[in-house]
Amino acid sequence: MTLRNRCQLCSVRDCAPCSELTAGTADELARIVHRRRIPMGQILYGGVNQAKTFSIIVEGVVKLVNVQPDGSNQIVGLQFPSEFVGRPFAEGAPMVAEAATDLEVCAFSGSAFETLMQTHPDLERTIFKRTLDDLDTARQWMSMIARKTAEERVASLLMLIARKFGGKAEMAGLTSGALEFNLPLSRTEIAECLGLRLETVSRQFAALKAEGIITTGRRRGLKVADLTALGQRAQGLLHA
Amino acid sequence: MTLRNRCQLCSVRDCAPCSELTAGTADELARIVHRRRIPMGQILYGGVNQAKTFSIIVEGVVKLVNVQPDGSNQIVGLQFPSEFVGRPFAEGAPMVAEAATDLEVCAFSGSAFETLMQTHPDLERTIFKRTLDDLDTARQWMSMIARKTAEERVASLLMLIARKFGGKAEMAGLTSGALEFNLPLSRTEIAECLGLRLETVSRQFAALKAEGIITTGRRRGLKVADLTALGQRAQGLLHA
DNA sequence: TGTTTCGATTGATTTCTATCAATTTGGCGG
DNA sequence: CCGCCAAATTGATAGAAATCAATCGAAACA
Repeated sequence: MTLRNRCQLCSVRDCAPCSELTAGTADELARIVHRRRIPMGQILYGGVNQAKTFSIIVEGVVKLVNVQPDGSNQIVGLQFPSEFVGRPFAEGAPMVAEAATDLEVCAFSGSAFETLMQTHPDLERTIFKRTLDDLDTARQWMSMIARKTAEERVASLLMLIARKFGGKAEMAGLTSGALEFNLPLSRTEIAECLGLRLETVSRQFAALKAEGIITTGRRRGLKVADLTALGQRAQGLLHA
Repeated sequence: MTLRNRCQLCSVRDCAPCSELTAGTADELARIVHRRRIPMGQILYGGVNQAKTFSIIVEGVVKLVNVQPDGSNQIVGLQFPSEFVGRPFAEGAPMVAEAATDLEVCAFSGSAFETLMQTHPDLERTIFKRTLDDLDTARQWMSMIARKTAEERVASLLMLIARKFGGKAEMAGLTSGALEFNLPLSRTEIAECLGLRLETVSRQFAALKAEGIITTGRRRGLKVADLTALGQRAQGLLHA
């Protein structure tokens, strides 16, 4: 029986943790994992008296939200399938992780997972590496928000989502062809990601539609007709 | 002989690593540490064919710079005395760490330090926790840049620097009194931190001076006359 | 099928910051 | 001491996005 079959984490294609973990650690993880379905809007961690939990996303998108004193929300990160959600060693987390869509996750109780990290250095190392990647990502986002125009920001986010959600084959080259998918975020959430107002986001969508680069379907449907052009508008791709 | 005396890291007041490390690990660290003086402008890591090194800052400030394709720079982080500078497990780091002032650091060769992390889980745990803190910090900065006005951003950065550099006693309460120090950054660098142009930063300084909240001395001198008012302009303090 | 509602779109206008363009200031070397 | 150079300041203007204000459209419901 392969690692893939023993560990529930590995139901996700390209599930990084398992490939880096020893068989023993994967066994231990499988013992404490709980597969969960989580509805859109539910808080995964943060907020008030929330029990600490860690998750690996199997399906869906999680948004990390920073609630400002004035009541406005800033989305400071998005987590996609196979990614880790949680804040180890935190007394009170400054951010809130919320299901942006309905989710399917592998969930671990905070205490069990942290104990396992203590005793299994390979697990801690894996989460550490992911945290370093998240840090790089956060800093690139910061650069984008600080320096890019509204058009470049919207195009950048659409490219990012297209890479995560778009058809697998079409995206291999990442530079051409068309593809279609559903946006995991509302206009308001997109604005909260990019440091823009929703009206501005809407206008940028309109501009991209007018240029024939995208078409919006009903609900949250989006078709990218010209991936190359969208990439050019983005002025550089985001790492995650 | 106390830990404080054995480990060169601990010459910095409140040096977190040592207080969290076992005596054995601190010994090992002391064995591979090199105290260094580094002139302003020198690259600590990143850039082209740079040997990987890790450092703990004893004196001075390090800026983490993201060089954009268009040539502009975005400063995505500042590191102050006692903080860790380095990017473990990176093939090629996307950021460049540069001495914003003349520095005094405890330096470790990349290979020696990473080996030590492998064999001493308490060291890895310590650096992991710092990375998580850096991630929280980066995300708060992102929120600030995305949502605050130019005045709020400048005031926020000045408050942050004041907390790090200002007189120790005066800052205890953090809310009142006056204090004086030298800015570790030029106007251009402040602009690069905040996602603004240097002219805008200069105008915000002028406005704060006109209101009697600050006075600028010669060179990079700054005197904060009304810390309370500066804090109000900042609309919420930055965590780091 | 009509109505309600929430999200999205579009329009008009204002505000803030970037941009372009001189000056001014302070530090440094001759 | 003077002049040069880099950094900082100040001014005038343009431009991008925010803001204010309707309107539209699709899904949900009676």
